[in-house]
Amino acid sequence: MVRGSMDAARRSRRGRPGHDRADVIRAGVQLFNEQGYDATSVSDLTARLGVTKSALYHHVDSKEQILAVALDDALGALEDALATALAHPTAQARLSAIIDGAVRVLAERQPEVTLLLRLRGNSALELAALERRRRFDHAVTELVRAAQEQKLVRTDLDAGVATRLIFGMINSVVEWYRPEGPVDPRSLAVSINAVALEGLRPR
Amino acid sequence: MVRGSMDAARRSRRGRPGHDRADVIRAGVQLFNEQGYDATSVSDLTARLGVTKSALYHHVDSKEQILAVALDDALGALEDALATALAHPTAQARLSAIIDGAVRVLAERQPEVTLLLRLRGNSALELAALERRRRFDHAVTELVRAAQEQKLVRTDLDAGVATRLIFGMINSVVEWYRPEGPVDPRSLAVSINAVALEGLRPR
DNA sequence: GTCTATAAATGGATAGAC
DNA sequence: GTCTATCCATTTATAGAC
Repeated sequence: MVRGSMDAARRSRRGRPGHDRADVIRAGVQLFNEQGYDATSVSDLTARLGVTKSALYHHVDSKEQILAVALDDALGALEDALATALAHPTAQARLSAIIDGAVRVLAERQPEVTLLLRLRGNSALELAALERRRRFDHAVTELVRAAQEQKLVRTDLDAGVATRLIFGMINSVVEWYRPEGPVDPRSLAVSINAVALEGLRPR
Repeated sequence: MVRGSMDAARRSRRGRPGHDRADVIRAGVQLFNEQGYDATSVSDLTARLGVTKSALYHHVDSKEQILAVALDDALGALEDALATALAHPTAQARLSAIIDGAVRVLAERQPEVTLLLRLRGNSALELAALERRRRFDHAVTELVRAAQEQKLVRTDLDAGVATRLIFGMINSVVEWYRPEGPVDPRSLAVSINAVALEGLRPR
């Protein structure tokens, strides 16, 4: 077990929390999402964890490293979902699969993906992540374009615009979806696929 | 003319830029959108305007005041669009009108609305703006619910989820729409209305 | 309307002890 | 793995001259 490697006895010992790197990154990502990366100071993070700055810097090299780990996690998951979708035999199946896969990734890795979607490109790290995301977006646009050519998607719309609208809908999920809430990820994926392809009006 | 009140002769005078309050707010909003509010320092803003901090503080009370003016602008425009939509006679017309109106506001007041959509609630000001936005969202959800009751909108979906999905699509416009670009606001509103109600699949 | 100079606080990060 | 103490850059904002 690589993450959360501390055993139960150690974790429950009174007095010293005894955090590990995974704890720090988890708490950091959560706080970055609540307040925004730039609005979150290292002091905010140490206050939440109940440790000093020195303790925190024992586990991570920098505030930015926490962001880097989270972004790599999110991008890796999205790229995996794309690879899975591309393995399907038809354009129709590939399109449905990437919508489904993206919704699942957003629901399952919500904190990390949320950070990715809010990037502004304020550092070399952020710019590199945005470039990697752009490559993902382009690949999805090609899926939509292929579906259009087979008349599976309306052609009165630019493929780029169509993709942005679908993913606008999908990505908005990170802003309101709660894992403990009444909507489960599977039925959410079904709903989004239905609304994206068939619209809100009853057929 | 309330905004940009300086006359041409004054504005073109060499040496001193001679900014007014509207200039400062415009530049601030633009910079907040490029880098994020928290990532933008007052020095960043003075650098862009080519003035010192003291000159800037002559025009505005604080960095936060710039945000306050922009948020009030965005919320006011959205509330106006809602009032206009509510004046329509049928549930169908009201639903189409609010989608149309929201897209138009997003396109026409993109910078201000973008700031609104990215708020995290990090201050009393931000919390108040989020609360005002929440009231707008609730009113729109009621429009969708009414349309559902008349079977104008599919009923296999919660009204709240449906609203979030439509507005996820609409709101994503601020992330990619460019006024100078190939897509004009009117055709964008038509496209979004079509995709939201009828979906991507050709009928 | 803009400047220089500066205050007062907070930012990210480190040294070295336990 | 965590602590106290500290460094130094940067932050928002102000005083007072021109």
